[in-house]
Amino acid sequence: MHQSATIKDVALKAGCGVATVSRVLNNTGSASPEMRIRVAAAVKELDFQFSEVGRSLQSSTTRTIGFVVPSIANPVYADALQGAQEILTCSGYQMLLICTNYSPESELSAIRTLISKQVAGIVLTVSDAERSEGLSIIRNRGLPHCLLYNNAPVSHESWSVDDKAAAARVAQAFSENLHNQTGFLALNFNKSDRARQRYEGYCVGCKARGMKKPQLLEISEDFEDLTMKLKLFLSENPSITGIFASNDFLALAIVRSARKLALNVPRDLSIIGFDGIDVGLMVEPTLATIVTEPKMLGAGAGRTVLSFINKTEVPKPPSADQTFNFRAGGSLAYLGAESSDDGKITPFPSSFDPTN
Amino acid sequence: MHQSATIKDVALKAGCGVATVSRVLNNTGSASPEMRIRVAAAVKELDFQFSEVGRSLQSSTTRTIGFVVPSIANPVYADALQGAQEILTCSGYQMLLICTNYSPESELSAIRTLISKQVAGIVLTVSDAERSEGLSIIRNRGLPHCLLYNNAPVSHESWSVDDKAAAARVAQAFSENLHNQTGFLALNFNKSDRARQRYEGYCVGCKARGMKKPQLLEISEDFEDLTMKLKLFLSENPSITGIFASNDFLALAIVRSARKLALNVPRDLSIIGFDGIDVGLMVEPTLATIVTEPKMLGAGAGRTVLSFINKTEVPKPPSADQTFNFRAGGSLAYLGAESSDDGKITPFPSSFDPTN
DNA sequence: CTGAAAGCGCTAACAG
DNA sequence: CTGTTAGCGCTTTCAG
Repeated sequence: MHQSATIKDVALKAGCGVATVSRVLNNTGSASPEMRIRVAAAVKELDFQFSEVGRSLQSSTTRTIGFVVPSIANPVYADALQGAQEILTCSGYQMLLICTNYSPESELSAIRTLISKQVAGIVLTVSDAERSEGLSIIRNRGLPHCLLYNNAPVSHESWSVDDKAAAARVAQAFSENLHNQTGFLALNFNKSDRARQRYEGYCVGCKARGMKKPQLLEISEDFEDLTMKLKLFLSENPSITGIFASNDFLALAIVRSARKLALNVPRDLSIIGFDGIDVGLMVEPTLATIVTEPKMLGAGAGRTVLSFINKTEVPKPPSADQTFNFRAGGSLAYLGAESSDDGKITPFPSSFDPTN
Repeated sequence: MHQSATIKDVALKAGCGVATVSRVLNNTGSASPEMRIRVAAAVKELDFQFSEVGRSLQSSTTRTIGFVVPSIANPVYADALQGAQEILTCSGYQMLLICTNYSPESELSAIRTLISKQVAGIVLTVSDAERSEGLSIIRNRGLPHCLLYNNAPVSHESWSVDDKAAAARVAQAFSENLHNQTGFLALNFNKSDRARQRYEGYCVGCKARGMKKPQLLEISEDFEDLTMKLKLFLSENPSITGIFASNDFLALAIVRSARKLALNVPRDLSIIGFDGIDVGLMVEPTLATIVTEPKMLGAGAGRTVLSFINKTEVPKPPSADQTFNFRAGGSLAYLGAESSDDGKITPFPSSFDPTN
């Protein structure tokens, strides 16, 4: 129930000035062995610890890195944060975390809050990197920062998946399996430039391979009526044979919806996801998807910010084509075989299992 | 690239004292309308924001709540944090997050760090609530705090699953399906009192129902050789018909291992998990498990700490038997039918789907 | 209604 | 080698 001891208390108990205590404890400047002992004793007796607040005020910096992500319930961000966390901990930094819940408005206030708390740097995922007001504030202040899962505009560091290229790779996969007309499923399309970039890259990829322009199937906040939406969507676009979902959760959800509509995945409808979460390997059929490495990206973004702070060499993010991998899976069917077949033929071994 | 404006700058520009600026901006004490206007103008012009560090030093508190959890990659904690996050945000608090990576040693240093940063309160999951040194420090300081996923010793608030009762419920489920000899699978058994409590409750439950004492199958850090371990385990305990995994990830992993050993789940081996993560419903067969509500628990713990801080009424955690639910699933077989049967009979509708 | 000044815990000159 | 002191940004008496 007692208040924390301050440096003054220590000085008093050790019978010296506060400067001496500071010098001894920080190992800055010299002190007699005897003094050191007395200070150490006083510290032990009082269970003294520096107040980081006092320190921060004086040094006008904190050992805290701010993080702004849409949601921590999404394993992609959770894993990225875990990766960053490990890096920070090693360097003695802590993580101040704010979630925006995919609301662009709260982005700005989150950033303002972090700035007022004097974070030493910021790692952030924004809704629209091109015109994020928060991002310009950060840049104007010269605050060390790094984007995460945003393809960076000039003069911003970023650790991210090359969404366009990855989406084009999905188009390639569909094309190689002779799909011609496909759909693109997105949640909160307008609130995520990831989704928009994936759509854009996918359209380009489809065009390049002579496929039809993909139809957009957009759903809102909750998955509520996904099954109904899918039904409507397929009846409006009867020639669709596959759907590219902009993340694995959506992909799994759409698989379930397809089942409810008595559609066989992949025979009646092929699905490809994005992210590569582990679960995709546990479901049946396994999910064809783009595999990314959230933990590595989070760690990279963390290291980048730290390197800005410490003025050490800035780590290089992986080159664009190294940020993702296509993983084959049972949810993607090859349309070359006759439909009298069981429809489960895939051009890749669906038993492929990287975790083993 | 410019430094933040301070209250002094504002006072200077507004042509008044700093006290006036403080009074106007905080709406504490009176000020003439004209003064208010001048201050407002200066604030806008300078894009002024209070430094929380200065404020914290003076008020010796922060609008920050510290969180200590084992890992953020585990969706149980990620969801709990998401729940807490939403509560904090509403009240204008931020989350300072530290992960211990299941290392009891880093628990203490995490808590020390949070204290030195003057957090207003702490939500934490510790390795052993009965003898956590960090926890006693927190209590001695009278720091507002709440345990999460730890069954609380006296004089600590806690939002947690009643692990013992839930584990006993699992014993009941096995018993009702005529299983007699089962195993208990745990990861890092010695580092988690959750796992230990579940084991204890499970043993009690089994005994109460006349089942044999469950055998312990313990694995280390990585899942590496789970399949080998399982093989050995089953050959040493040939009469085992079911395994209770102390969390759903382990349950899914053990299902896969069983498959690799050419065992049919649930016919040759039934599995029950713990946590109730969504994925359990997406796999085939669906996972029988204990369903918990991580988000609710996290939000509750957050609300509890806030209520301590604000000296408002402390929210009551759900009563012990309300903290979990058993969910039937295809991974649990009824052993009453002849083995000539397909073995897929379950006493509960496995199509049960709470998300729908 | 307003401003000057003290002080929160700490570090860094600067004297001694 | 050591102590005194100013000052980081803010709030809060206390006078005026």
